[in-house]
Amino acid sequence: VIDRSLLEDHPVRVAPLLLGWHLVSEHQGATTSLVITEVEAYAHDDPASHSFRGETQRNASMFRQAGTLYVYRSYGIHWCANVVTGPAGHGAAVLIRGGTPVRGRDVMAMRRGRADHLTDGPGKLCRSLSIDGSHDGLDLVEGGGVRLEPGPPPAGHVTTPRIGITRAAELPWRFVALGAPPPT
DNA sequence: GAGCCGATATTCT
DNA sequence: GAATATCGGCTCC
Repeated sequence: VIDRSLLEDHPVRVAPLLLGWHLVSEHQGATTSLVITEVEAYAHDDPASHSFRGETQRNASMFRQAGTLYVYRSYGIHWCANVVTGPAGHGAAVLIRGGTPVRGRDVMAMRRGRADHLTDGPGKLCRSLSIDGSHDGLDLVEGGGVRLEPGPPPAGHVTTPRIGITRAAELPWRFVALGAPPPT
């Protein structure tokens, strides 16, 4: 469904392209999905990227082919999901930071233990979609338990510095869709 | 809503 | 031992 070559470009160009696409999860018979509204690019030569110092056990999937899902543990507690970009061996990815719930909102609320703030943060959306370390390395294009589907682009987007980083903090590599509903 | 803080796995110094 | 691509609970407003 998705042309993988779209993802083989530099993450700064792929990131805004992903706005409006759907991230779909099928887990234990329940389908949950969101429209991607907020992303950040992490390049291979980017001091803020996990891949900057080379391949490790944690970031190995970041060096696989474009369209691979890279899931890492953040602050020892949360899971965060990335779409690998660029040619295999490159080590670049786009972090999915936020979205709008589409399918399975009730399931998301059950998993989160609350009815609001389901997908407005990288750790929260992984919890809502039941994405964890067991999904690291799967292919989002072929479609396993988690897949990407194309969707109409937003009317526009804004670029800002990335959130929560200290190195290369000045780069405007965060992309937020216009018209996204408020994060309640 | 803003500000502080604790939880805690993995990497880095 | 310190830092980290976060979040929720708590205290204040």
